[in-house]
Amino acid sequence: MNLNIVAQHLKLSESTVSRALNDNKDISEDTKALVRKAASELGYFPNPHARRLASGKADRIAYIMPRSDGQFNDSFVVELMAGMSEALDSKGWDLSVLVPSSAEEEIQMFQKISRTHYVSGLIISRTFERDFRFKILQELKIPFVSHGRSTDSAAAAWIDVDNETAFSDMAAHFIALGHRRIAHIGGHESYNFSAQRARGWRNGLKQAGITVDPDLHQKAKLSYAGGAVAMQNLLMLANPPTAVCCISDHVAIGASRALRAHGLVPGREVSVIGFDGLEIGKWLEPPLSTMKQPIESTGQQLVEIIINMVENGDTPEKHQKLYRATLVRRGTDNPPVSGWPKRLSGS
Amino acid sequence: MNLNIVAQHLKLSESTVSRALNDNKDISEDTKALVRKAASELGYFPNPHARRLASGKADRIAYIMPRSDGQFNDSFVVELMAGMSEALDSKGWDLSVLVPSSAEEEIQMFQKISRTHYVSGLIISRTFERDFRFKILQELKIPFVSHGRSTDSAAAAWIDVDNETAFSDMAAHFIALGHRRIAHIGGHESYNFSAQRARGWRNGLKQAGITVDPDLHQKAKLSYAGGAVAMQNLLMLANPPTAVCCISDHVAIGASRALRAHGLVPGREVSVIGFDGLEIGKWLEPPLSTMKQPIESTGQQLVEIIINMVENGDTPEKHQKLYRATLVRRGTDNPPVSGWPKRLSGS
DNA sequence: GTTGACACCGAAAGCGCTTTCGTTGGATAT
DNA sequence: ATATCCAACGAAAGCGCTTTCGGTGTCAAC
Repeated sequence: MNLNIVAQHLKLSESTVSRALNDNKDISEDTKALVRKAASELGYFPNPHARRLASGKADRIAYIMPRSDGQFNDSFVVELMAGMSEALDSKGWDLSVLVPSSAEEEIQMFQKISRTHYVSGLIISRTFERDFRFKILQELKIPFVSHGRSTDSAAAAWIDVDNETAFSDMAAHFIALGHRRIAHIGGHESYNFSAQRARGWRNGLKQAGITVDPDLHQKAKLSYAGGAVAMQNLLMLANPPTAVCCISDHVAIGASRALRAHGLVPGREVSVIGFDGLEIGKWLEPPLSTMKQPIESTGQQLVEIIINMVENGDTPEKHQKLYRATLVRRGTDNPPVSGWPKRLSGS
Repeated sequence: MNLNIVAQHLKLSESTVSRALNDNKDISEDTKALVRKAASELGYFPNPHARRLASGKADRIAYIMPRSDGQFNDSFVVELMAGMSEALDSKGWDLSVLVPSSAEEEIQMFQKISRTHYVSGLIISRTFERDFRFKILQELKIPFVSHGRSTDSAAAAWIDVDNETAFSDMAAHFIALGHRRIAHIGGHESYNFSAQRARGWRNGLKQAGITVDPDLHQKAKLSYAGGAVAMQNLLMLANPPTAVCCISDHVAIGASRALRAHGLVPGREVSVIGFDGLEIGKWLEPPLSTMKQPIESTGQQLVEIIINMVENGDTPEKHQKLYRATLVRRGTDNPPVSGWPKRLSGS
């Protein structure tokens, strides 16, 4: 079942049938209708490999999926991909996933893509503060959009949350509740979002005239365990915090567990706010307060951007979008209580 | 940069170069080495579309990704895909993801694949008790492997956990601890694993001579909220359970929250065991007991199976593998306490 | 010397599309 | 009447590979 058969069946040339199915303007509406009818009756689907070989277009985007290292929020990835797939389907494109196991392998993948043109565009995520990929992809002239910025992303297309504002908002919220000793559990600042969130927290304090105590800035692994360790460190301080801005909900959950281990309750002696707006937070005891970023449509937007760049030649700079995260108050952000902090170290 | 260029550069024919790169036995080792060297120096990658068009092989497998509806365990999916990708990369194959938004769309995808051969094999998951997909894929002669069984999977390839044994083990464990009123929060039994787990629970009770009380079998949505509602129902019973076998960790977490809402503590008045072995369970208060299924290598195994079927013509029946889940005792499985159950309804 | 077997390589025909270029016929302008 | 233009379609040349078929040269066997 190929073009030739359909053409013979209609007593038309392959060219005409091809054009009719591609909605070419050289074909009259009448024959277009005829062709489409015949094609669907015969159950004809064009062979994508032939089509791609002939046209030189790939009609495929690839998503560089971050390795599942327990460091990150995985449900986020699934939601993202579902959104992408949906948007791509409607265009007849398809989605490949690439899971590089190292930076070298990732670069090799890029080179292969650049040479073979077997994908038309790329979506990357988990950007680093200084991210070599931006330069490489630009040099290789591969159209791409990034979920997250970088210092090198000025000339690139990206979608991102305003991490800095989110965390200065978070700090301001704690201050408004009456807190003064406000800690931050962040991640390694090679990740760009990590650096941004730390900066936001710092600025939030400064704007209220609070000098930032470097002891209150913990750099943790972005996992439950990392959060627990960091909170443990904070509690061992001579003067522990009364509130903690956590870089992620996962970290906040680990931190909460460390509080419990000391007989403290999240949101009572020590207030905690996470980041991501994970569903699980609602079901904890007490429910976890968090900053929610709108991710529902992010996947769709990413593919729409990349398609526009590929098909219409949009410049990357045209597509830079910053989202604002919103505070979701649940149970772990409250005013400070009396009788705390008391010295725990040595206990 | 294509075969022709490489051939000219080496003063060889395209045929020879092609064969050399494909490790064909008609080519001497000397020239193979020469060709490979030249290819890598020139930075040559074969055009996959041309290759696939000419050979008729797709060298690609597609994974039908379940829609992210909050019903299921998403981190599982990511881990699965990472495993798949790794195993595929080593073979030079690639991975497409398909996210059908309805059963009709899924069937259309199958038909398109069958017609165009643009993927060589399929991986499906989330099987239903009676799963129409098995018959369709067999009729369309699409090689596929399923993550999960079905009543229709006798002649298919699959990997699955032994759900039935897992849940009879779970029930037996509760019985050994001294429990007699043991409930089950399951899911809709159109899902095969759901039916199997309910059956396992029932058998576990029967084997100990306990008659199963239909009131103790709750059918919930597979979400936090579903678990909470189901537990609420159980607590309203005239004679509530002292232990609950939950179909998933998510459901168990929701159920735990419902207990808290009544001032009860999971693992004290009412013991709870979940299923999946989710990392988050460790960080709850108290840590959630669960049955862990080995998923680390499942993704890799799935692709190895499908590749064997595609390349070596293995029969599907040859690849059917049942895993056993293992109990992970954390904090929510304990002997029954005195003073419970007491009547809550009306409170 | 002839035959066969074998190792190694080349010519050429596709795979199923897209796309350039050309052709046809009819409508319109001159 | 001729020239011009446009709408609608066909012929044919690729896209970059794989693979069939055949050809050459060498070596052992009879």
